[in-house]
Amino acid sequence: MSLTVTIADIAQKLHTTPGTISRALNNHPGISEKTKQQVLKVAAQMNYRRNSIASSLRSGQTGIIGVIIPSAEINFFGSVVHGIETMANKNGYNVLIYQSNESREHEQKGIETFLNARVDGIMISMAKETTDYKHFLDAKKTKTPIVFFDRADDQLPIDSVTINDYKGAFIATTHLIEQGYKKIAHISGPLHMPVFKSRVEGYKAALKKKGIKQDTNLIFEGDVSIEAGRKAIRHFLSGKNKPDAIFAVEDFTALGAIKELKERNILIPQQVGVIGFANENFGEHITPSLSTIDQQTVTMGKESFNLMLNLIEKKGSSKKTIHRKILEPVPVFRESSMKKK
Amino acid sequence: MSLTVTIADIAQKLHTTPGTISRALNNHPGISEKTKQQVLKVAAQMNYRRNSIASSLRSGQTGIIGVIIPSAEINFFGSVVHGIETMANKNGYNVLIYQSNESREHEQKGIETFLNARVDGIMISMAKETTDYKHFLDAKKTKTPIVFFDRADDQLPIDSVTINDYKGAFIATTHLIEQGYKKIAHISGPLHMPVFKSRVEGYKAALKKKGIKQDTNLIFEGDVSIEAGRKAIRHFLSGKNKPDAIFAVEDFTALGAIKELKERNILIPQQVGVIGFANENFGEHITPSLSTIDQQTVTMGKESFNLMLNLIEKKGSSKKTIHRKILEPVPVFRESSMKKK
DNA sequence: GTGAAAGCGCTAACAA
DNA sequence: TTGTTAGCGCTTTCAC
Repeated sequence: MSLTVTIADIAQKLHTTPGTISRALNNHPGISEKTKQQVLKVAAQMNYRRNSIASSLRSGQTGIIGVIIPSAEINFFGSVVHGIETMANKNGYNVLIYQSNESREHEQKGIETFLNARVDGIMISMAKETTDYKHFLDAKKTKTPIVFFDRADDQLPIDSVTINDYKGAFIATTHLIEQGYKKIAHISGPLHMPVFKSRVEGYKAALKKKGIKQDTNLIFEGDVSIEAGRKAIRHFLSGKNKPDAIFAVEDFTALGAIKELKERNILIPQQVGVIGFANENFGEHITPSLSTIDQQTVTMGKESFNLMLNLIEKKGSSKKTIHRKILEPVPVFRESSMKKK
Repeated sequence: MSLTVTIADIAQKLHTTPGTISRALNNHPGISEKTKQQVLKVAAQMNYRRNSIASSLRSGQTGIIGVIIPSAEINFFGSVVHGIETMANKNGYNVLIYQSNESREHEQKGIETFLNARVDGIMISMAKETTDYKHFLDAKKTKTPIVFFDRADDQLPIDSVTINDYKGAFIATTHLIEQGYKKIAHISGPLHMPVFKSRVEGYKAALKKKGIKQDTNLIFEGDVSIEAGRKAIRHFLSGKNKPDAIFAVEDFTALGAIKELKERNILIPQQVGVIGFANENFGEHITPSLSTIDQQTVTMGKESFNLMLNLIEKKGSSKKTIHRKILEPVPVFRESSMKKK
């Protein structure tokens, strides 16, 4: 006796054919209500479980959207995936997640896995390590719909949803200036990534607009980590021109900066103001609570899935417009940057 | 012209047959090095991509391990998955993640998705909402290997890796007592979950051992959240017997307690000591830093994958021993519970 | 409304 | 070492 029940087994039991069973199970038009109910009942009785592998092979569709994120340990991505899942489930898709662990190699492996599994679409947020885009372009050649979110690159001919990083950085920097800080430093991320590059530019633009001279010694390129924040502070404090405020490229970096400052008994926000980017969960729980820029994670997830759905529906058509949705950054000012009360 | 290249296409080009191509591509014994190299070359040239759906349908194996976690927004689970992935990749498996969002319904959906996709094994950490186990038992009937991690239940005839929650709670409570606290309260989780039940028991046992009378008013059943921690504090402070120390069932609950205490200007650890459980990332960054019990996440991931591998290899054999690996909790004492210096 | 039959792309048992 | 053939479980076109 075989372990798994197939539609053939059900057909046999009901003295009919696999075709009929398939139709009944899939709600096809042109099947009598009576047979349908009967099939459904027997299927349940026999503990039938559709083999979606066989089904996919035949139909060419899997109903699965593959999502590649750098790390499940960063709340930000978990939250975006949440948004994706909400929309996906509403539209009858299942979401599977693959972690790249910020490595270009794993990222490629994830893409291969998903392509080989013939998922209906792939959504990606780039790994930090990724500097060339061959694997993305190869994937695109398969005509599998692809959408980037958050960490994308306009150079790629691929749809994306990001937030306006330039504007977010501009807002953050302007806020620090308006709080009365004079010497604003920036701890950046790897500048080969467009996300982080836009943030430096927003920072510079804000300084310029407010007539503050830019000092290249006040820009430190880190790797987006707690340790990078610490290193940057040590670097700044050893220089001649010491900053009185820090705009960090994201919250973990800001956290590192805060820790290093606290260990040196430098008061935040009285002596040095700090603002981050991303609105990670921990920000509101640390002391002082962290000012930051919120990236509308759930909206980002939903919007990017919408783009995906469009691509899936338009698949095969010759429309080639690239869609780039850009969300507005939302400032979240907390204690760490509030010099004025 | 078809979009996807199949082994038949390669065979045609090389004037040979699909069988040969398959053998070459899969490193089968008994194929000449020459043809193999040739096939590999042409396959690359033609941009061939194995259809793992077809391959799985035929071979009955997918090379995929499905992992169901309550939430990707809790670092703890991300970290365990990390451990799982490390071992899985080493053994040629790919890991896909499904979030249950703490809902029994989603959990079941995840299991169905994975079963229908015919994954080679499923690893689960139970959702908070789950109170009946029918979906687990149904899954087990399919003979698909299943392993639980962290949130498991000994009542289930299914392999698991957990930590010794009883002992962890015992250590935490004893630590508070030894720090000089006299009235130790416990904020528990939903008591239908064995994990949390064991922790209450460990708490009670520690009190008993130290000759401290247990007060049921000092046990508050929460739902494992920041808000639960806050509620518990409000509850305790409104009672007659006010605690001078809190053992929280996990770190988010402890965080809620700390926030509520701080808002009332109650000093931690001087007036009230606090210890959590899980060693979430944020714990070392808050003020005061949070004492907690580490659950050896990465080891947990690795060990649970090892159990999975055993099950996969023994599949079909009649061995029916249930393996339950229990890891040792590791105390991490930080500021929040250190009354004595 | 249902049956018959072909085939999705691959693997594996059996021949040669 | 390679070719031949059957079939994994399902969907779908074409008959009736």
